[in-house]
Amino acid sequence: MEDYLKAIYDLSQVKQPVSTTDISKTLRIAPASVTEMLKKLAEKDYVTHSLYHGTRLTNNGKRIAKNIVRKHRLLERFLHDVLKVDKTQVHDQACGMEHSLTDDAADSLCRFLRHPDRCPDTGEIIPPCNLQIGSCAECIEIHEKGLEENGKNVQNRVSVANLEQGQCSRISLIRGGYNLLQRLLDMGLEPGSKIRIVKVTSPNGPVEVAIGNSKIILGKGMASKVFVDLEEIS
Amino acid sequence: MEDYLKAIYDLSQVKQPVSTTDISKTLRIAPASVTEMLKKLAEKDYVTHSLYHGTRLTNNGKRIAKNIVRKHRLLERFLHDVLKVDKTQVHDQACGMEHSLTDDAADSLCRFLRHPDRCPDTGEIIPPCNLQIGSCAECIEIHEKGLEENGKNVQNRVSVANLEQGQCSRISLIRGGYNLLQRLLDMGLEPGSKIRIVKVTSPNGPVEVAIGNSKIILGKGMASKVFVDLEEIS
DNA sequence: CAGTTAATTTAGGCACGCCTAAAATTGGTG
DNA sequence: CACCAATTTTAGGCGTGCCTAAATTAACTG
Repeated sequence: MEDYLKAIYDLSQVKQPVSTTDISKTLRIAPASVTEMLKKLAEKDYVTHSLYHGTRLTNNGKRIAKNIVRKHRLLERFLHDVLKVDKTQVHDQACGMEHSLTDDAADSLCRFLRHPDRCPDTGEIIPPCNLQIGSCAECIEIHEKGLEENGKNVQNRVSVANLEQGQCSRISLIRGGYNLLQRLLDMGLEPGSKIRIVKVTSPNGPVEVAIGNSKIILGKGMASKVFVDLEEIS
Repeated sequence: MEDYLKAIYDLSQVKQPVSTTDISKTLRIAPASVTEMLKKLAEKDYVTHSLYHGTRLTNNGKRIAKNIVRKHRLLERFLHDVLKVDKTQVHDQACGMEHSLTDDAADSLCRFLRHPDRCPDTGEIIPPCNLQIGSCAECIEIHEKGLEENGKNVQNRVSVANLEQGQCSRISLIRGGYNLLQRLLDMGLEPGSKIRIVKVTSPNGPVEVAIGNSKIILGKGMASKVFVDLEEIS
């Protein structure tokens, strides 16, 4: 089931309503079986599925999909960087393990790997954690002090780089090392503050955002490290 | 299926023919289902199962069981030592992941953890790898030189500590750091050489062994780090 | 050694995720 | 606008691993 959500998530990055055939091809499962499973996923409110017209993840489904993709990619980094597993095998091995890694273990792994944000080879973005924290620095701090802040989770985060012109939300996480965090803080970007997307020049170019009364231009790299709350977007 | 083999392996450390009920309790599966599965395992020659009289692992099954137990315990060490996963959760999390960790990844993990030989909490012994090597030092060496020695596997190793008086075999692996290896080499214990168990004083005491013409007394700790080939025991 | 109890196995069923073959829908195209 | 091809869905089945209830066997006890 998680495999389906992951596949739909990956495919929806390319084309929006995801077709049954495409899922069938990615998972190497007969189209009929895909339809069947889509119904079950729709019942659980993970996807919407209008017959003959493809499927889309609900916010709920997106959260789960991101979570599993996050585990997958953290594992890829671990297998690649630490265990030096052969490159051709990294993906498959991560696929096998992603479902049994618990959230807590994934977050520990994230800290151990020093909160990486991209896959080793492909450079794809690793979805951020759902911990109730504003920055990676905070995550490390909390764990060094041995405070257990489990249980409190944020709903669903999206990178500023994925927002569209005009959208507003609240900053939920700034991901990266202390230097990056400091630089963004100096510019006025702070976890919790309201942010509005003023202008998106090109799909891969910089983004102009407004915080309070000031406007700032964020490069794609920076924008991809600032996350807002999906539920609060307006 | 691996779960069954693991359970049977663990239970057979305590009492030899393993009863259906005991397996049923460990796995929390109805006794009827256990019987059913034991039949399938017997067909594949992983266990012998004489109706109403319990089951035993075949050498074949033992190999597989050890392999999965090895993965489980390496994962426990990793989760405990590296990810600092909560102690109460280490076991369960390892259970979830042990089946999807490939052999190669497990061996890498073993090197990364510096060939540990025991579990974090319980101190149970981690079964050794099946790599065609004589010592952990060799394992590291081979990998530092980037030589790929995959494919060649040793059949099934047993610790000298588990042998009985009078049994003979060939040393297959000396596990541990360079110091231990050197000490054992100095005493004449060398991977490949013939070894005979002269005397076992008590189940947890030292073991007297013969190598060529000399006799040596090994403490339990040392004995548990010297492995011989199960298939060559006579 | 017959009777009782506990352990084990057999029989019959169920849920789940997959399959193939057939039917239905969609979206172009002549 | 009717038809064709591609896509998608429905229907019906299958294997696997589990379950419960009933039958069998083992083991103990008077």
